Amino acid sequence: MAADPLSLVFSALADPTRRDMVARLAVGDATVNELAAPYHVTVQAVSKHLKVLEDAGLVSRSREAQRRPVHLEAKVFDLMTKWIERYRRQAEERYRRLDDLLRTMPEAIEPTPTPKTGAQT
Amino acid sequence: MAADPLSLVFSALADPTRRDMVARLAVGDATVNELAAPYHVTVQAVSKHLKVLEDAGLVSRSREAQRRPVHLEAKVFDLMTKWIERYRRQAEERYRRLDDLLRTMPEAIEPTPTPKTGAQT
DNA sequence: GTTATATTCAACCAACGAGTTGACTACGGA
DNA sequence: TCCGTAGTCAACTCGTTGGTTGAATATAAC
Repeated sequence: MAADPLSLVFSALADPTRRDMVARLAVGDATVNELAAPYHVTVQAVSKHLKVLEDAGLVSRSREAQRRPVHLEAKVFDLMTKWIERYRRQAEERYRRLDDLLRTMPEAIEPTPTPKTGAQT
Repeated sequence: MAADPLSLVFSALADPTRRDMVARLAVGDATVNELAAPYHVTVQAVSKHLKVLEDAGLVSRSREAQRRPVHLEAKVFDLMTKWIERYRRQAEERYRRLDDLLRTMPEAIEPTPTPKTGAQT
């Protein structure tokens, strides 16, 4: 436990059941029992899933009599999108640069004598 | 194995080492040995990580003599961002609607007699 | 043909994750 | 006060995962 935030969010959403719960919670807050209803698993299993989502910061739980309404925290999504966008943009930019390079010097496609260093340009 | 694409991508990126490799590959293609260099793990372990990334569609591997240059496939990121954006937008919209509701009828904050159905309104 | 390099495959192990059952706590209501 | 409902905690099982070592494959270099 106590992994980095990004790992927590990614692995929390790696489970289809948990993604499903997030989808359900996007519609509106729900109790543990309500969340458990659609699935064939026990309420304890759902409780565990919610703990994972909570540890990842994706949901919060308040207290309302004996119920614990679960609320989706959309902010954490930003963490992921930022990470993803960063590397996607980087990869796309690199692709564009490679494209430019190939356009200006077409002989670069020929087998280079020093492929050991990779394609860092 | 053979899980849904979204689960594969999310769980592939749930590992910090693999995210690190993606970051490295965003800079440029690399061989397995090059990718293994910064880490204290064996090259076999890195090979396994690459298989996970490949199964998720995040990287592709070509053949170049005895080397297998690894290339980042940025397209798959879209799958994730689409999923994330969908529910983030949904949650934000719900929040806005709830905000409107509370503005128009402030007595809605009072304990309602039917909290069982949640806040789907 | 043999050797060195790059990578993967196979078998194994420890740790983890998702599920279970059973016992427990916390309320609200009769 | 006792019962029913909502939820969590603890202990256990079982499959998966990340790591290892050792052998195998593919190719280049000698």
